[in-house]
Amino acid sequence: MKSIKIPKGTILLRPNEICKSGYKVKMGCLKSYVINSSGKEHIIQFAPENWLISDLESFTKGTKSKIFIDAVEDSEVEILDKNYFPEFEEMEHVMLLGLSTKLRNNLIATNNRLISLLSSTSEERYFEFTKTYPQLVQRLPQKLIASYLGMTPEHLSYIKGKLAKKG
Amino acid sequence: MKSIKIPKGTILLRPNEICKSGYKVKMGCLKSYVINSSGKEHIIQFAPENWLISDLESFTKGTKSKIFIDAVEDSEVEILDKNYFPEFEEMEHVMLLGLSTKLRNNLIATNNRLISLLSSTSEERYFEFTKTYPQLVQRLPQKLIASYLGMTPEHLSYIKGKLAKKG
DNA sequence: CGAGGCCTTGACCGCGGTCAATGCCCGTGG
DNA sequence: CCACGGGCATTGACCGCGGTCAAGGCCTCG
Repeated sequence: MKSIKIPKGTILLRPNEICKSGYKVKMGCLKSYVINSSGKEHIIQFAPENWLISDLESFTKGTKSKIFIDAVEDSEVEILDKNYFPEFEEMEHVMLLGLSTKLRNNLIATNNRLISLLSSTSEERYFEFTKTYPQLVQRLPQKLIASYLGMTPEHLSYIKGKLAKKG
Repeated sequence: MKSIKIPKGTILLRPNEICKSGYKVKMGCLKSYVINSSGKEHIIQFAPENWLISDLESFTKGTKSKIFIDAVEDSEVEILDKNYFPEFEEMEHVMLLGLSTKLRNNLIATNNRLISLLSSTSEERYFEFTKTYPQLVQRLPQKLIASYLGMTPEHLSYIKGKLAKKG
């Protein structure tokens, strides 16, 4: 598996392309996001060190991607090329076992995020985020965190002001 | 695996319980949902015929559940008891293969719903829902669909009125 | 029949978005 | 070493999507 170094801002996947690889982050940070009908960016996932990022749907079904993947920071990533990556059916048992566990954990996490979006206020969501990913709060610009949480940077700034007063 | 018949409204799982089984719906329809800090119900998933429903996090980790599962209609469900259900590590290869595929598809679907919640308007979300699950639109009360889509029944009613005029 | 649940409609409200101005930080070049 | 410029955070005024609340009609089922 080969590694590449990419500067901040490099785009690895665009909408309408077929996703042919996954990316394992060795250093730096990537993100995936969509741009909606009014031109706004909405972040789906962050991938700091040791995280895997891809467009699972496009990768598995061979359909056109709807998302972007790019580098939030100068990064080094390992490329998991589809051509060298076995299908589920041809995998060794141990590998399949590892993958299943990853899928399951990812599904649990995604479900929790969904629940949070459905049922929590913007303030609760930000608070949960700071508890769950304190490192990322330090590391990422506020505007990206706001996008991930489904709110505007202005509103996140307002929330932080409010929380600071409380304690 | 044993089957049970349950009347509409029967609750199969409550918050703070440990989830010890999955439910495969043979007839009828179940739903899972949370109740948030202001007492509002938010639907996570519908499970009509042949769908599986559970609290994956509580089931796998043995932690306390945060969700409800109950019957939307009189239903017949097959109970997949944890005691008789092998861990990933002990599964036969074919079974693990099937499960991995289910997890993957579920993850893709959940991701798409997340994207929709983040980046689409309420009107777009309702429109997508009618395209993706036309049967459920017929079958379920509007208030449940509204809850699933992250809006109030009143607002969904308003949207339907608007769409009816357009065409 | 009567009661309760669901859908609809409309008036009002508020959370969070939009837009614009300001200031800060930092990287780049003279 | 400082001047400039661009991106990000903050603040505040205003706006609008969607929520809240209440009333009325309709259907279903006891």
